[in-house]
Amino acid sequence: MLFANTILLENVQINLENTFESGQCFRWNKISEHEYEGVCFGEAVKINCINGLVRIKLNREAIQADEKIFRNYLDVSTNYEKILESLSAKSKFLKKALNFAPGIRILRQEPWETLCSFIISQNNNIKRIKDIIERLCYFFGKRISDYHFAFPSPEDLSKLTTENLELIRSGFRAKYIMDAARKVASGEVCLNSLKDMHTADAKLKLMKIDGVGSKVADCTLLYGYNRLDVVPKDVWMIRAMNSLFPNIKDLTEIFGEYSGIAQIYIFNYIRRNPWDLDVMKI
DNA sequence: GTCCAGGTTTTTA
DNA sequence: TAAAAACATGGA
Repeated sequence: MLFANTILLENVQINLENTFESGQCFRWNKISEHEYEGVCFGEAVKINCINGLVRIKLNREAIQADEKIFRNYLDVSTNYEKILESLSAKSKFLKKALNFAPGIRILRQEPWETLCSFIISQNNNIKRIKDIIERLCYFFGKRISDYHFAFPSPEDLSKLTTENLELIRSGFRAKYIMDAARKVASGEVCLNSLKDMHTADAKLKLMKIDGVGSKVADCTLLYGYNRLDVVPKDVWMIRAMNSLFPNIKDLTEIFGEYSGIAQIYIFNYIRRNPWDLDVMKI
């Protein structure tokens, strides 16, 4: 549904705060009680949601195609109510995590931005990840407004040197960003073609990039390619697995094809209630 | 000054 | 093969 510069999406089961603060994305910022501001698809966007009614405001007249883009971004056609019901039936802890922070959806983010963001995320904290990404956009992305900058394309970045990237203070990750930009821009790692590949093959391809290991590849697949069965194993998930499911090797043994969704609820809960792990330890 | 952060690579035993 | 150490930066 369209209204001037606003796109309306009705009956979307989403909690914007829980979704945007879940650690899957880095460019959304809260500007008021129910409203977030960010940059995606190269445009400045404001979004709010009250009682399942999502309003997406652009800096220009919205057209029909925009609605499709944002329906896809929020993945509104996936029935989270049904999935979450089935996941929480399989684990009491998941039910608890869902109750603690409901309405998290896995966004369908742009693959390059996702890959690049999670390369930056390694051995780093979320605040600094966000800061580095903003500097990357500020210095090397297209200017959209006084305050907004698009995420730079791999082609743009591939023309730079590691030294040029010192401006963003990403530390040892700069060489990894450059390797990713070069390999993606040259087509050596064709992000578009990953869409048609089996998850395991796509993961191997991503790991051809220097600085992309198992975890960064998994984040890219889950958040950039909507492979909902993929479970990124970061320090928090490893701690959680050891406490909650000590005799399980892989979350898919419990949660199956939607394990990635289970993962983000568990990750979010543990990160915000770290003391719970000590309580649960025997 | 020390430790740690949504890891990965390199070095060492 | 497995376990340490190194890697930049900034906040606690």
